[in-house]
Amino acid sequence: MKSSATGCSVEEAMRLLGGRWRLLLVSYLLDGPKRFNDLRRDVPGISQRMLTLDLRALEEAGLVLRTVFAEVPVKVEYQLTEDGERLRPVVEVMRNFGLWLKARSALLV
Amino acid sequence: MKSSATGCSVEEAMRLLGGRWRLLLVSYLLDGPKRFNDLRRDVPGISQRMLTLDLRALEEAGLVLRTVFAEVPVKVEYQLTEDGERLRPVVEVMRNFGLWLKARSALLV
DNA sequence: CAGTATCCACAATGATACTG
DNA sequence: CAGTATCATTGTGGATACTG
Repeated sequence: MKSSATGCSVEEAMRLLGGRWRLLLVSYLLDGPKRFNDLRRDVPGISQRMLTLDLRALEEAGLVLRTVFAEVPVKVEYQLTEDGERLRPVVEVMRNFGLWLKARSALLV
Repeated sequence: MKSSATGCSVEEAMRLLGGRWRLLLVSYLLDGPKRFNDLRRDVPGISQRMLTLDLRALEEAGLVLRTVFAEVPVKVEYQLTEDGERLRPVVEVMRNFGLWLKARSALLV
């Protein structure tokens, strides 16, 4: 995304979390540490490429910690940092709104 | 955006609100009805085109009401619907997270 | 005033194949 | 297992000009 024009905090937050998958990934990480392929299973439809890119972005933002275990085959774990835990209310409010959206559209069908 | 792959409510919500401007527009509409050019002023950097497109999307989702006043020159007001008011907690939690983000990055500079 | 229309740039995402 | 590399496609946003 482009850089922020207004400097508004809502805009800043959406720049970081606005993509299609990021908040969704975070929502699964709220349950605890996950491996790369765990997340692939949790989020069917995401490509390996996007999973990597978005995890890296969250890592760079200090919200996710990536741990590599020197085993064979290699094992990599992703977990929220203490900072990343701050996203819990964001995910919850977004989930609630999404649930309401779905419930509403179910009424219209 | 593509249609939802997981059907997850977080994903559904982000599909509707995920763009660069939508939640930002909603945050201004939380203050009360606004005219087209009011919103242009509130959100410097948005193009007329995107303002129109995003307002239409929010209108179609039933979150925003568009009212045209038959005056000369014509006056159009946008306001949140009762459903749109449900976004208040979403905006607030996102704003808080954005504020925290900015505060944190200020520490690092 | 509040838009449309047209054209364009680039960011985001995806598909597929390959690898330490 | 957990990625990279490459290429293609779509989506998002912008510039400019025009209009009822």
